[in-house]
Amino acid sequence: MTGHKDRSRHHHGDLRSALIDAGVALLREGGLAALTLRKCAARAGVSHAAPAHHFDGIDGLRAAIAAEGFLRFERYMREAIAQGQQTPSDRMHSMCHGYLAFAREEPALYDLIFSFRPNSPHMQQTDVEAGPAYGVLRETCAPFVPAGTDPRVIETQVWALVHGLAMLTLSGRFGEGPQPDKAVLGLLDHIGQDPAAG
Amino acid sequence: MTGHKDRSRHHHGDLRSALIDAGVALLREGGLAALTLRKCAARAGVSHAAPAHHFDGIDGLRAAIAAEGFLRFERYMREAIAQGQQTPSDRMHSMCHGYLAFAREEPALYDLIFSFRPNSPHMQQTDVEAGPAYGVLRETCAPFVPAGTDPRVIETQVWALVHGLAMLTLSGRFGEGPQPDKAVLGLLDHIGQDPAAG
DNA sequence: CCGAGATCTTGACGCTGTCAAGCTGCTTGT
DNA sequence: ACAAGCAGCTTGACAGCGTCAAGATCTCGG
Repeated sequence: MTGHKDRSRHHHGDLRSALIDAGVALLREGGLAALTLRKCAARAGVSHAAPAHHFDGIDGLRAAIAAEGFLRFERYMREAIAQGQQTPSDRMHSMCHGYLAFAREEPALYDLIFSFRPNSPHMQQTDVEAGPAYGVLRETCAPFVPAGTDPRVIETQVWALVHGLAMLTLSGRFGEGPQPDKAVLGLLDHIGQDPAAG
Repeated sequence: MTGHKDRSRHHHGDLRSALIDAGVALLREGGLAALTLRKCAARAGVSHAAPAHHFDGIDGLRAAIAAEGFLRFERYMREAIAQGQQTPSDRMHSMCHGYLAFAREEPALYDLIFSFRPNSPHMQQTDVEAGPAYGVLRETCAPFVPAGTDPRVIETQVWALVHGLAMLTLSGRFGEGPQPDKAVLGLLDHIGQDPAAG
């Protein structure tokens, strides 16, 4: 029985989740720079040093929030795919639109997810290829992989294109108006057509 | 005559450049987190508050270093293009390899350049489309823009693909071995072949 | 009922960015 | 030639940050 809601108690009950939620909220309100151990603690109603008992410092908290972000990221893409037609091409375009929707609606979380570098000791928690979001990519790309081609080549082409487009969109490249998603992603219709695999 | 080399003087002489150089060195040695106003000042041999008279706070320094990084970025791409064949397709692939070379050899500088968001008041200094590096992209893409298509669609396709590939490479996606640049960038051979412009 | 351990608090440390005030020495008008 | 003005830099202070050590408090097994 750990489900007591009484906040006047010494123990919080589910501080770890509360800290992650607070961190997500801070990210939304103030971007990457607003994500702070002390502010998360204050928002969760605990002392400034409490988070250290649940995460390995600020990098640990960031990794945990990124892991939560990856789950939401995957949800965006899966729901976008489910709502469209089920041909391989339609699924591919739906996935990309889910990808772009997440980047636009949760830009700070998106930033956090892709702000990790390989040498980070917390990288394992957010290891890209092991994450759930990567499974969506792999499944969606599978019908487009020519025989004898490394699937990672196709996956990388799709991922690179949509990730680059998301980044350019977030940088304000196209202003506030309608985005040229369709035109840019039209290149995906040529995927897997060339024996350029090396 | 401002070119006095005597560092025992009260005035530094060219502190602004010295601070930018110090910042680039700090980035190389310790990544984004190592770039600090006070460490730049110490490395340039001045007091901790001296940089404030040349840059508008830490964000101003970061923007100035990013501007310097853009110049080096452009140089990488122009030299790569110059060293290859001069057909439009060869120029395109050479530019991409120059792009990837910069991202791999100057990862921290590359991170800094693309860490800006549109609402930043210092974004003007690093405005993407106004920067010199964008001219290279525009020139190289021009031969591939079909009549009636917005050049930005083609430019965005190329940029997104190579930027996404660079990001995935830096994230350690392909390990330490040879990178699948050629296979991934093979998609560029299909650029501008479709009336998918919207 | 009581001790062990998990959970959280308190207090301190050094580092960071930023600001206000003052000092220094170049530059320029006369 | 000289003094005023001013740009460049220093000094000192402040709050916020991450982190650590030590202690208080709560929960739970025996």
